[in-house]
Amino acid sequence: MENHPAFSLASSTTLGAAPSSNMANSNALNGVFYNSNVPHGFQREINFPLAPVKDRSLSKSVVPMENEAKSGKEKCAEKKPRKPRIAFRTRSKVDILDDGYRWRKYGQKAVKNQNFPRSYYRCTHEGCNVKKQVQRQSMDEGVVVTTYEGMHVHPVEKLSDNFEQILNQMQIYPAF
DNA sequence: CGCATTTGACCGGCGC
DNA sequence: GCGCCGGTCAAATGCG
Repeated sequence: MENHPAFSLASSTTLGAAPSSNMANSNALNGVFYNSNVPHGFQREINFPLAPVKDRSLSKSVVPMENEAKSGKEKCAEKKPRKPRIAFRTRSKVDILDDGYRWRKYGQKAVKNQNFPRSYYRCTHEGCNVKKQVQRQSMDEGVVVTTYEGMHVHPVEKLSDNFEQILNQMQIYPAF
């Protein structure tokens, strides 16, 4: 784990903050996902209609990207590798989806709109600041929404199944 | 003994 | 200016 030189560092380095507007988006997306319904009775389904390229300014200070993005005026042009967010819905009996990486749960919060709490996971690999959020649908206990943030900078420790392949693709998609 | 998980509190931003 | 919401961290506990 990273020591604590200053949580400000971790805060700004890892992730500025989660815009509330995104939350609303998530909700809407969730609705879309749900509307999609499940045509086939497959065990797992992956969807990632989320915008792959999001102009998210990751400056030392968190700025409301909503207004900036809308206005189209950006003053920061530093090295900010964007913050890709991949959300995909999976149909699983359990919340813990082992994708081959080691995750450490660092928090859990209950969402107001839902009756189920959301779990926050982080990759335990050193230097790998990949984060993952797992949330269960209140209407469908079998639907688990997983949101990945960042990209792994290390190989998979364990090869579970082809699911890993999909994850691998997911990494490449936002990477470009 | 070491590590992962758990729970509560705190922080920061945004909205009203 | 205050309140609310979501996110993160930190310390303690449990389990392997």
